Amino acid sequence: MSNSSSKDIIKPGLPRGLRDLNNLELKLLKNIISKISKVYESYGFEELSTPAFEFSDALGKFLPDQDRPNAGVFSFQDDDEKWLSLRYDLTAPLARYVGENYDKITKPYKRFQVGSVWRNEKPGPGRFREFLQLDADIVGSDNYLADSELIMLACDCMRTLGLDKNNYSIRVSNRKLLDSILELIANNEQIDDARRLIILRAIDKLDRVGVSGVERLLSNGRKDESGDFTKGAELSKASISKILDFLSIDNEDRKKFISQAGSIVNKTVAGQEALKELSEIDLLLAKLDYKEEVLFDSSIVRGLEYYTGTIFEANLQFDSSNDNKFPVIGSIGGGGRYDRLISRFRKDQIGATGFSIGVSRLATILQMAEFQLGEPSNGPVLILKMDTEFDYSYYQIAKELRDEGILAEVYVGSSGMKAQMKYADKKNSPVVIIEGTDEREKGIVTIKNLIKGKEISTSIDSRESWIKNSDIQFEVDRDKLVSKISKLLNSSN
RNA sequence: GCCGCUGUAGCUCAGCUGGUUAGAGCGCCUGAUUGUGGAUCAGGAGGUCCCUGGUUCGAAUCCAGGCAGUGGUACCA
Repeated sequence: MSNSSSKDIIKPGLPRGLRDLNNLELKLLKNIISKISKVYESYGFEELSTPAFEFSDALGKFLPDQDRPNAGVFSFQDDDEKWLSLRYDLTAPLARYVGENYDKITKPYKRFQVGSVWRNEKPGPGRFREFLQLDADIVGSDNYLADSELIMLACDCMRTLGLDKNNYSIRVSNRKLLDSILELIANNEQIDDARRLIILRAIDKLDRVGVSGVERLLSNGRKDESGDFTKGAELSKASISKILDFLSIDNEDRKKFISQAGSIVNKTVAGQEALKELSEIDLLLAKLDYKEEVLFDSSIVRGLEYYTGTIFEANLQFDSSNDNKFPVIGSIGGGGRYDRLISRFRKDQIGATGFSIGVSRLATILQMAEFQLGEPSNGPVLILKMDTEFDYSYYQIAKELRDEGILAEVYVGSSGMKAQMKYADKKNSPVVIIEGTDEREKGIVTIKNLIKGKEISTSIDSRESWIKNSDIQFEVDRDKLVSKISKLLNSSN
């Protein structure tokens, strides 16, 4: 508690992309997590928790960027010099867990997990270096049911948050469709890994840069609005038009999508498989009332490295009536089939498919859209501290209220009554209880209804009439206090 | 990583063709109201003008370099 000279004072602050979460923000996150977890559980997913960091080689490295091999993941060395990394998603730890416990697990294994993950990247709007993910994965099923189930699950998660079909969409594609297109192009020109990445990334950017932007990325390159230049794939005109044809497939209607895509990719085995899988999903979903919110979309690419079949992502859209400065934020969740990931730990191939919701990003978007997830809750009832010799009496009141399940606190500061009222106001207390000398002599307490007071405050001009308003402030016998308060709180809800 | 913009009070920002004591609104604190949240009125606290160096008699203001934030882009397992 000594006074330090100004040189000793540390400037408080956090590294970029990290943040504190206050009571309100945590409430929102917890609310989202509990609602979605319930949906996951209702589908028979079992919860798993794994550590925040593991051996780097177990987490694997799927970062294709050769220029900066250390970017992306936070890593450090153990005392035996083994490299450890903070997890960057929940799927890699799952693969390790399954590889380690394969014989004990009931297959197909349906697991859900919630936890923070860390990525060492430049943060942006809705994008942090520490954020929450909420994953559901199915390991040990290689048929379309598992993929379809995750798509239905994604829809149900959006529905349970109160979002409707106009607010969200699930866009589905299949890695084999893209493989097929690349195969078709490879007839005309050499497609190596580097070129393949550039092409896939260009396709992925359709919604951001538009058709002409994709065209530029496939040919010479594109300059963005800040003047920065991205090198293109330098494909031939014929190849580019083939890709653009593929991207112009009708994605408003799943049946149309399948027939139009068929005419492009039918000549390849991969294409035929993709169409079969998409058709199966379509048939099942259509029968179960998952219709216009689930779309097939040829521009969906997802992560570049490990997906092998069905891929999908969840997007939110809100009327931008409240503004024009709504920054572009990517999808709030996504997933797909990754049949090869677990084979890093085992010799046999195990089918797996998963879905991940970016809870932090979802919460950010809901906040920006001013979307309400249920009623805002009240703070605790405040018992004012009037006379020190009766402190015990205030705690008796608090205890009686808590025993009834009512949130209650005694003011623990040293300020006067006015400051205490302000405190109650700021903590969103519904009610204040005053037991001063006057009240105690009469065996009563004064109750002040802050919610009602707030409603009336705009229309009232004199301080006197505000305080004396009997709706806002009234007396009640001390022994009827608890029942009165609980009646008051129930009626205000 | 690349390109742009910004950095002045707790917050939002004004001031910037260099000139003495750096401002506003909101918020915060105190009082009018000795026991009452709002409104009103009157007071008050709060600043290394991001940092370092340069130009100058003189820099919040001009220049250079850093750092931080932000937007776009790249990457995003």
